[in-house]
Amino acid sequence: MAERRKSSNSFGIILRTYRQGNGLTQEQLSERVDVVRSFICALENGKKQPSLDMIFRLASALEVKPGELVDAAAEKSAGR
Amino acid sequence: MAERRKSSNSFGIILRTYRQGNGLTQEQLSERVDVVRSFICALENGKKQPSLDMIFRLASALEVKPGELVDAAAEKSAGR
DNA sequence: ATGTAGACTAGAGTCGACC
DNA sequence: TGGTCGACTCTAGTCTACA
Repeated sequence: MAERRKSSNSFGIILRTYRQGNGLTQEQLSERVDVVRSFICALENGKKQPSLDMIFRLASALEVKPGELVDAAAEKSAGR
Repeated sequence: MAERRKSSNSFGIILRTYRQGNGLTQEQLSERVDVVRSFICALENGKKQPSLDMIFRLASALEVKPGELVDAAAEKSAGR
């Protein structure tokens, strides 16, 4: 261990960007996605990583294709 | 509830398709992705769902963009 | 409106074995 | 080669509450 998961949070940044782009608060998003608000917060701040299911629900709530979220996160972490 | 896992496995089908498209066995893929083979098997058969991290690693091993895997799975489950 | 934290349950992912 | 099983660990995701 000691290997702290850096996991370079890129998804969280993307998530926040899209959420704000939709003019939603964390609470509003959490209702649409049907998760607790504190979890959205944890995702955005890179404390947790989403599962596939969560990605689908988030994308749906943000009205984008799930692949768009994923690729945006991938490209961001790629240093792009 | 009684609503046991439906999770309609679409990702697993996509994964298998892409893996075979690359002419890889489950074992070869598991080595590239650095997971145990039994887990690849579980993913393909819808026993488990992948995390975001896993999606990235699988996409990388299959030489496609992660969003491609995700969207392919999403469209399949959409019944489209 | 957001961040964090503790305590909890479900499921991701490991490892090895057997069919 | 691929599928499954059991027992294990770690973390996604819940809920509540406080700054």
